[in-house]
Amino acid sequence: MKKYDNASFNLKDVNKEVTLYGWIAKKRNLGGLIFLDLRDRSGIIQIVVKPDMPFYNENYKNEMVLEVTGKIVERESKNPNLPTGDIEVVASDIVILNTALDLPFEINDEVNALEDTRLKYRYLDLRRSVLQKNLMLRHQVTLIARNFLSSLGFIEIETPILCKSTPEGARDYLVPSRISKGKFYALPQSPQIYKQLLMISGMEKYFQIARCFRDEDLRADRQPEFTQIDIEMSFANEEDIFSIVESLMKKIFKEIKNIELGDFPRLTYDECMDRFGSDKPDTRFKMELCNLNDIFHNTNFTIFKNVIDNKGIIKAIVVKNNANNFSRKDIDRLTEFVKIYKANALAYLKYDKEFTGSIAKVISDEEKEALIKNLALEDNDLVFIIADKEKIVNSALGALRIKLAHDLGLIDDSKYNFLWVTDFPMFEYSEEEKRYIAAHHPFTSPNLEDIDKLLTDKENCYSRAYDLVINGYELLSGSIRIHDQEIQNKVFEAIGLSKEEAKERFGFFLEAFNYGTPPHGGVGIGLERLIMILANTDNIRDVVAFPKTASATDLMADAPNVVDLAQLEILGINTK
RNA sequence: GGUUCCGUGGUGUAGUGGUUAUCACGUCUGCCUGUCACGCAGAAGAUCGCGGGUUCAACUCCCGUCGGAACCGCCA
Repeated sequence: MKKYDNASFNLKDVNKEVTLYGWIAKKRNLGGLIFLDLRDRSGIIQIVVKPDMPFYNENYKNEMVLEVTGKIVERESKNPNLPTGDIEVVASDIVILNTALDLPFEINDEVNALEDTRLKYRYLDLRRSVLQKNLMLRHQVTLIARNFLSSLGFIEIETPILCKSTPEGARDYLVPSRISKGKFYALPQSPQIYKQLLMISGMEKYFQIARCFRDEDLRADRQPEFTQIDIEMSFANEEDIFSIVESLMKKIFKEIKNIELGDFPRLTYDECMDRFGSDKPDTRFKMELCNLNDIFHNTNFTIFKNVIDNKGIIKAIVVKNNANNFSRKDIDRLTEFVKIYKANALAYLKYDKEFTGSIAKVISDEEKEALIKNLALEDNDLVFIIADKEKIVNSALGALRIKLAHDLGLIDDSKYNFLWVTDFPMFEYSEEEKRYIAAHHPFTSPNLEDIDKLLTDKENCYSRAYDLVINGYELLSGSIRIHDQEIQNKVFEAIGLSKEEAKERFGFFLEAFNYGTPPHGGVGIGLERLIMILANTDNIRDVVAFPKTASATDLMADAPNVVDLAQLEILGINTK
């Protein structure tokens, strides 16, 4: 067995006889002397091959696998850039365990190959220490979570991967049943129903490092299969759950980053949208959105007037002390940028004693005074204004806020800003389905004071759902669940799910409710996003061993693929 | 479903209508006993993703297609 980590040696180990294993990361043949960098997952150690050794004339190639026996000695010339730079191993024996073809790309930490090439040879890409470190980090975090939750009395329980399809929410991945031809299992979007059933079972505190599947389009931070640290507990309210999650995060950040996290601030969803235009705001910088409806409620500027008359909204963000850095061309580009979010236009004002900019001539002196006062404008400030439907203003200006902060370098990378977002709306209107749907999921408890409004005033119903946001990422989602059949039925009614449909989809679950369901709630923590934050990457594929591309394919294994007709026949599937 | 960008030796790139298709790394050969981005000298290696079109002429322009990336929609 391999006994040593190659990078674990230093001057204290001089004169030790060791047998090391690893891959040739680099060969330097000086003619009468060969240096080999022997890499294992811990790092690199230099091997010296002297010309009088019988194995000197071997044709050493990069990525060959070696067994090297030799003595650790102090180097004649040291390399301060290497942890093992003070020492080297003088080889007394080298066994070539395996050789390697020329590689499709070089293995080093400066990423040179494009991602599709790297994904095709993922096993080689995973030889890079950055990716190895990310996987080890992931291991550490799940281990901390397991130990922590276990120490608090949470039991890890596995729930099924072959589930019943419940087409509320994300699209399911479906698996055909061979035995019940024409029928399908669904892979779980989350273990939601099972973990709630475990609460009904009396398990009290459950967790699972759970693989989840969603057949939706991907993003830089989304994979079709991903992992949640899934937690559920009975007899708990929001404070209990927040407290456990905060302790877990504090423990993880302390052990991984040696960072003491402070208090976790909280905002309601409405306040969050109002101030940041987003339900997952990056709070590492200010530049908050400011509502200008009051200033312009009597305006003569027709565009703004029309927006207000049509129940729209006018909001601004202020870029401090930067007006002179934005050319007309820059602002045109930003106008194009907000159009992605359906905003029709981006108005701007530069302030320097007086106003210039796109709407400077069409707004009144009173309005200008009010802007200076409300936005606390100082010389060289730049104001961006979007007037449109509320949803559009928030998403466009919220996105612009993030973009400007990135472009202007306003974000302190060393910060980890957590934020609880609470009191989410209970329902949202689906344009596609022309009905209200559950904003979180249909088992989320409404706020107690909103129960009477469930059927009559859906717009103003709020729920006991919460998210934990970090640096602009939604790290987890959770809620206190409904444990009362009557309220559950009301919620189904509110989202237009008839008794029959509800019974068809969730019958077993609803039935279970009748046998003594404790109050309960929980969260699902997005493990990949947490690791991304800790590993300081914005690409989810950097923290997944074998990720899929943006079109949900595996370039290495070539999945999904066409299968034999015979296989389909067994399943009773006709692809025509 | 939509928008934008990308595709050139093994890898990463330069190349905006006529080039011997650029450079670096890697590979191969020779030389080299203290390198660590080793050095020096030389060599091989590219149907410019694929198909069609425009043109006297296409890596370059146009259309389609395939693959990749980011984003919008979507993601209870």
